[in-house]
This record gives sequence, C-alpha cells and structure tokens, in this order.
Amino acid sequence: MTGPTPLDELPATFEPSATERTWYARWTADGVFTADAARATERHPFTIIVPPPNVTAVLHMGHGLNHSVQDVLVRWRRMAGDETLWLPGTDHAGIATQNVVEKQVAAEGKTRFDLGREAFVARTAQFVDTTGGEILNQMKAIGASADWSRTAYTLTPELSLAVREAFVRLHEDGLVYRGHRVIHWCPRCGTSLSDEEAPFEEATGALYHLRYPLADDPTRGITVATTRPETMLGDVAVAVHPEDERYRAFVGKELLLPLNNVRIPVIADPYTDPEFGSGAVKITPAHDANDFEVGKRHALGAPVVVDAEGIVREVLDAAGRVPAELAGLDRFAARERVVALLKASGVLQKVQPHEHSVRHCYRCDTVVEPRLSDQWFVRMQPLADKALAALRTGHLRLLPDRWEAVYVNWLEGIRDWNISRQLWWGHRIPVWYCDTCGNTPIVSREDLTTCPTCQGPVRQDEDVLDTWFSSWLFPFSTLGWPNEDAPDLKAFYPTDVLVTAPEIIFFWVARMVMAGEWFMGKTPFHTVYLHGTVRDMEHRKMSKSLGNGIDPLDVVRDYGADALRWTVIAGLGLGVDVMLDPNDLEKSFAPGRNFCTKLWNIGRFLLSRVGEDAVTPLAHTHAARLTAADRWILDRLDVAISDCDAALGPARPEGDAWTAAERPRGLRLAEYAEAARRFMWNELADWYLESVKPRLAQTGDDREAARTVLAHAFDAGLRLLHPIIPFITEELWQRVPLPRPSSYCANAPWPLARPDSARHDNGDAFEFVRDAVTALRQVRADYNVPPGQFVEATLVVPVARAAEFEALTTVLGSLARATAQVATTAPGGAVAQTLLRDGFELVVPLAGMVDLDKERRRLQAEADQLHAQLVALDGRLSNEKFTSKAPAHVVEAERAKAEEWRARHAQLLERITRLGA
RNA sequence: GGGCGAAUAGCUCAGUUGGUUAGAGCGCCUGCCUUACACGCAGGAUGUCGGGGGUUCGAGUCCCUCUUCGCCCACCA
Repeated sequence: MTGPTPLDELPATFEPSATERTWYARWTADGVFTADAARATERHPFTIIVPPPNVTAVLHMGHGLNHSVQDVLVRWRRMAGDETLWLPGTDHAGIATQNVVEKQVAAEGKTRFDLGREAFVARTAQFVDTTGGEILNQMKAIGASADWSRTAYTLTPELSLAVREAFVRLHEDGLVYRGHRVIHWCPRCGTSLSDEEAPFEEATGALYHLRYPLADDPTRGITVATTRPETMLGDVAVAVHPEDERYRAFVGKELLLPLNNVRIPVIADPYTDPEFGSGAVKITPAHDANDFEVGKRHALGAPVVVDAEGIVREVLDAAGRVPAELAGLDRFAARERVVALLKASGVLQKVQPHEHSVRHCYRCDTVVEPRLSDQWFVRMQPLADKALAALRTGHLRLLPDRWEAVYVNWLEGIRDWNISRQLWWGHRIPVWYCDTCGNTPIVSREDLTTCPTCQGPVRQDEDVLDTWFSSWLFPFSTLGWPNEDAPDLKAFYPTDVLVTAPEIIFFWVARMVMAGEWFMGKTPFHTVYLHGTVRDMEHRKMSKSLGNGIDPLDVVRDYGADALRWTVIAGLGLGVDVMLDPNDLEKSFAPGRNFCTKLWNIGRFLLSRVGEDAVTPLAHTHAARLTAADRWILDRLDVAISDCDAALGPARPEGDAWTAAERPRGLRLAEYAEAARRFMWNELADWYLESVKPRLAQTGDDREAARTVLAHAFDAGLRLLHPIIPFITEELWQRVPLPRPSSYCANAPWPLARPDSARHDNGDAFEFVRDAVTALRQVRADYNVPPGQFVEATLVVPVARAAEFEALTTVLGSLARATAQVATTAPGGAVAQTLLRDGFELVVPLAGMVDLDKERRRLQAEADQLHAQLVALDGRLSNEKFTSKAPAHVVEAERAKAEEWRARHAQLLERITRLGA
C-alpha cells in the first residue's frame, strides 16, 4: 500500500469517489460494523433493525433519508462505546414480487397458472436470487454501517421457522381463526387484502337511484340509492330503518328485482341511515361487508354474482340471477350495461354526482372488490391491549409524539387481521386438511403428509401469509427466535430505536410492538423515530409514477455520499418533510457538497500548518502555555460537544421506562448537525484558525501550543461530524498527527466535554477581540476603506488586563487589517467607532477617512432609537404591576438592561458632541 | 362524519415552562479571485409571527373564533 498523499499535494476540492471506496472496504474488512454478542454483556448494546425494503426494490430518496438517519444513530452509538448492531435485511414482499414475475411471465404470453405453483415459485426464487437484494449494495454506496454478516431475508429457513412458530402459537393461544366473510379483494392481483392494504382514495362517482316495484303491486315501489348498480343482481333484500315512517307499510312485503325478476323482501334494520339517499338500501351480502352483516342478522342468502377476476356471472347460489346479456362482462362494463338497461326500463330514477372514497389495492391501485370467502384472521384485541400498555407505561415512545395519538386511535379501534393471501409467493399457511376425517384444519409446526388421526392423505392450505406476518417478527426473528437461547437474541433484544416513516405505523410499527410483547414479553424498541417524507418543490411525494424522483446513486456519483447525507440530515427537523428539487440537483445538494469542500480545505490548510510531526497531546500541555484564543476555542468545543449530545440524546431511558422529562428529548438531527458545523466552520475555521496563523509561522513553545490546540479541536470536530459525513471525516482524521486511540475515526471514542472544574477560564478576552474585529470590519465597510489600507485602532481595557490584550493586538491586524494598540484610558478627539462592553472600548480615530456629517447622522439615529426604547423600558420598570408581579430575576434583568442602555446612550451623545468639535 | 397537525423573512424551518431589540440555512444586495477554500471571505437588507377577539404588568408562545392548507381514521349504501 502506498502512503497517503502529501498534504501540500492534496487537491483543492474533496474527491469523494475514491475515498468512499477505500474506506468502506477497509471498515468492512476490519469488521468495524460487526457486532459481538459476547461483548454486549460488558457494555450497553445498541440495536437498530432496518425496515426491510422489498427484496426487488431499488434505492430511492426515501431509503436515502431513512438509511442516513439510521446510520447517523448507529455510528454515534458505536463511537459512544455501545456494542452496536445495525441489522440489515430484505422482505420477500409477497404481492409486489409476485406481480413483477407475473409481468415477466405475461410478456411470454403465459399466466402463473400455465406454469403451475411449483415452477412459478421456483422462477420467482431464482429471480430474487439473481436480481434481488441489490438495494443492500446500494446502501453500502451511501455509507451504511450495517452488520452484513447478519443480513436477513424473510424467506430464509430461519425466518420461515419463526413465521410458522408464530402462527402455530397464536393458534394455540386462540388468536388465529378461520372466518367466512366479505373481505377486500384485488381482482388484478387475485388475492385478499387486509384493511391496511386497501386504502381509501377520494373519487367522484355517481349515486344511482333505482326504483324496485312491489311484487304484488308494480304501481308502488321503493327507490334505493347505490354507487354500484351492477351488484343489484345479487340483492337479497331492501333495508329501511325500523323507525322510518315512510317505509313502515312496506316492511315484510316483497319487491321484484329488475332485470332478473327475483323476489326480495323489505326488511327493517337499524343499519340503514334514513338521511342518506332515499332512506332505503339494497342489501347485497356477497359484495359488501355491511350488507353481509345485515344478511346474517336476517338469515338471508348471499348469492355471488361477481367472480374472482371481477367478471359478472352466476358464481354461487345465484342461479337465474344474471341475464345472459350481462354474463361475462367485466364489473365496470357490466355497470354501464346495467345502467343502460335500467334507464330503458324506467327503473333508473336519477343519477347524482357523488363524492366518496373507494378502496384501492395498495400494490396495483385496482379498485378493490368486496368478496365473500374463507380467510385466516388474527384476533387482534388481546395483542392491541399489550401494545397500548407499552406506550402508556412509557416503555415505548414515538417521536414526534403527535403520532402517539394516531397509534392509540388505531389500536383502540383495532379490527381483526386477515392474514391469508391467495398468492404463491410467501410463507405457505401451516394448515392441512384431511378429507377423510372431514374438513377440520390441522395446524402444525411440522409439514404433514398424512393425517395424524386416520393416516389418510392430507392437503396443505393453498394460501400464503400476508407479507407483514413475517415483518412483524423482524426484531426477534432476525436474532434467532424461536430459539430463546440464541446469543444474538439474548444480547440484542429488545432493540433500541426504530427509524421509519409514519405511513407504516399500522402496517408494521404497531404490529411489531404487538408481536414483541406477545412472543417476547417485551416491547421490541423503546423509541420509534418517525421522519418526514421526501417531497419535490410542489410538495408532492417523490414517486416512480410521478417521475419526480431522485436517484440517490446519481447524487452519490455527482456530489458524493457525504453531500447526500449532509443535505438530508442537516435539513431534518424532527418529523419535518424534506424538500428536494428533482429538476435541480445542484440547488438541492450543493450545500452538502460545499460544506464538504469547506471542511476539506480547513483540513488541508490546518494539517499543512500543523505539519506531520507528532503533536503534544493537550493533556500534556501546561495550562499556562494556552493563550486566550486557545482557551476560547477549547471552551467552544466543550459547548459544541454538549450541544451535540443534547440534540442527539438520551440514547435510552435512564431507568426501566421513559420519564416524562426524558420522553420528548433527543434525535434532533438537524440541531446536532448545525452544532457540529458551527463549531468547525464558524468558530474553528473563521476565528481560531485565522487568529492563530501568526503563531504558526514562528517556532517555539507558543507554536507547539497552537499546534496542539488545532489538532485537538480539529480531531474532536471530525469525530462530532463523522456520523453524518463518515467518508471525508475518516479521510481527514487519518492525517491528524495525534496518537490514535483506534484504527478508524469510525470506531474512535465520541468526544467528551471537559468537566466544569477544568473550565475555569473560557477565554473571554478573545470573545472581546472578536467583537472588536467585527466592529472594525463594520467601520471598514461603512466608510469604504480600501482592502489594502490599514486602520488604526486603540483597545481601551482595564489596567489589570493590559498585558493580556497586548498579545491579542496581532489578531486585529490579521483579521481586520488594523494596527492596534492597547491603552487604559480612551484617547480624545473624534472617533468613528466605540464599542462598550464591561469596561472595554475600541476606539478608531477618524484620521480623515470619515464623512463627519454622515457619521453624525448615523449616531444621532442610533441614539434616538435607543432613547425611545429606553423610555419604553423605564415606563415598564416604573409600572408597579410589573415590578410586583413579574419574577424577581426578570425585573432584575430589565433593570440591568436599562442601566446598560442609559450608559450607551450617554456615550453616543458624547461622541456626537466630539464630532461637532 | 370524527380526529390530528400546520400557518413566523422570497424559500425550508427553529423559537423549550408566557419575560432582552423574534433567529438559522438557502436565496437576495454590496465589496473582495486577501497564496486553505469564489463550492469561498467580509458587510448588508428583509417579518403588522394567517385574520379577529380575549386573559395578563407582559402573548409568536395561553384561551375563543374565523380563514387557508395538509395528514389520518370511519360500517361515505
């Protein structure tokens, strides 16, 4: 291996790609990201389970954000000394993956049924083997420090075992049951869906008013309102409200169903809302979940007139119900046809535009068809109770906490979970049926070939489980469960933080809490961090279909992984959406790249001036050797560390559960980023580095002290920034000539602020000099002093501190282009600028460079404004209500402020007078 | 229909339990290629804190109300 590039040959801008490759390879080769279960007994474990992306997914900005957040937390805790595990993995994504392969098969002119189950599953598995999991490699490109040795996949034998165990155990606990009811069905995917998988979408439809005549007296009839006229073929009744006077006489009579002349009764049922439509509702038990319940109450049949593909025909118990001219039509074509027929026969009374929400398949957006079928369900109430308790007792928190209400609301209204999917790609339901013994399901941990009772042949349930039935086990199935003695499970469960988007609180987050509580007896994580959504400049969610996405790999290529990470993290207010412009990557990611370039140049310059000789560690440097500037930057470093810690932490509850005080704190990533950035750029680079230049040009003890402080501050700043921008910080950190506590910045200790006892002098003299420099720069700008011209200035300080400031006059020279001298009394004559603070002054003689009139007007305006504010303040202070009611410290502060303003005002007046003289 | 959230500088957002003259980043204006950095440096401008009312010595912050936007939930035939 060749040595590092000499410092003076470093390029002027950071070149990310080589750096990223180099360090990522070395980190992984040296196992920096690999957790050790054995070590978790002697230190805190810190675990994050990745929200497993679909195995066929490609990285998008949402992942970029999600993974960046997790990596920041994981790198932070790793440096802070926790035994840290970030466990990566993918999800087999039942419907999504099956859809992809079905499309391929369709391109060959076939369906999955042409291939047969076994061949189709084999083909899908092969597809996943060859193309799947690519997203994990893409995660590496953005620097994710995941433990790849533990990569999980929901269809591995290990995780499949966990899935089967969970199903069987829930069945033993009486929480899994088979139900015959109307569920959400996607005719395109050919499977049932859970409530969560069939979200509502607003749509403008039509409300059709149909008049059904009385069987015995066609001159009378009842008008019903429906949005789905084609389902009238399956009607079994018309329901009216029991107390609706309008229809009382009709109850018990029979109506003649138009088009198929089936006789149906008028029934009274409180489900009917008299206010809606005509106050009478047609009942179609097989094609509407509510109607199904009504039908059950009245012991009515449930004729099925729409099949699994959404085709209208006589499917079950519907003989004679579908006229020949409608049979075989798609449900939407059938709707048009039915409407036309009803219109022609005068049944259609009117059509109103109607705003309503229609459920759609979350995978293919097809309008969901309610369908009567047999499905496996999980009884959720007992599970939900535990999940609610976890939050209530403080073992779990959600950030931002407003999502806790959403979580609670869903759990309190929990409905049973349909876990059957009529798919082939997934975990097959571990249930067998013996035709000999009857149709009783046999739930088994082991695969069955013969019936345990009669030894006859058995057949396995055709369905697979909902993808989320494996995902909800992820926090412990990936760690070895159901083997309770698995070392990883013992070491790393429960995990710590779950980082995800609010969209999947129901799908995944709440269910994981339920599973963790039910199977492990512990909530699977103590914190759920819900970040915002990545949106474009019109605030639209980035999506493939809208074409407004950003490919993170494009950003990595053009701007670097660090720039990508910095951009999303520094802009990440808690729970706030991230806006990026897909049409202007420069605008979106330049700030991240620019910060990296700045950091690079800070390093390039600082390291070249410090040189490559070993630096005396700060601990071995006498306090007396440190200048005011040194003490100042060391103090600022302590403040920066404290600010970063406060923004990030606490990492976990102090005790068993979150206290009210701890609960809302931490994970303010934007604040953390800003605190670290401010230290490196606005304090270390802008002030300390600039002020220290003259000292570095000399030789001797003072130069050595400056080298020590520079190296120390830079080293600590790099560590603070490392979790956000790991590559550039590693590259620079490796060149700092300090003794190294670890091979990498990636596993170097997180900086510690010095204890208060070591911070007796915070370098306030340097703080004053900063104010003086700022004031001098204002003078230069106000009076257009040419860049090359030096300004003369006098620092007026208390006698006791004259010597201290003598040493700082060179700073004024280099930072403000001024020749400064120290005095203990103010010089007379007209001055352009005087700054007053705690007995210090900066006096700039006019020396012919100032427009006296302009200066006088400026000062007069300032004095007038100050005077007005002073009058108002004095008014408040003389208000007895204020002085008696406001807290003492507030009154005291106001008094002190008034005194300061008074003195400043007097000084302004004096300066104006002097200008006149 | 129910619930939640948001409204602060041109943009994206901070503003902790009410208490200095309301902040940051980006953008904008002015001057600088000052041999680390023009992806930079220095200086500067910009806010009736959505409208109205109330509580208070004091309100961006608390209460009521209106307006606009967003999100979630629901058995929207």
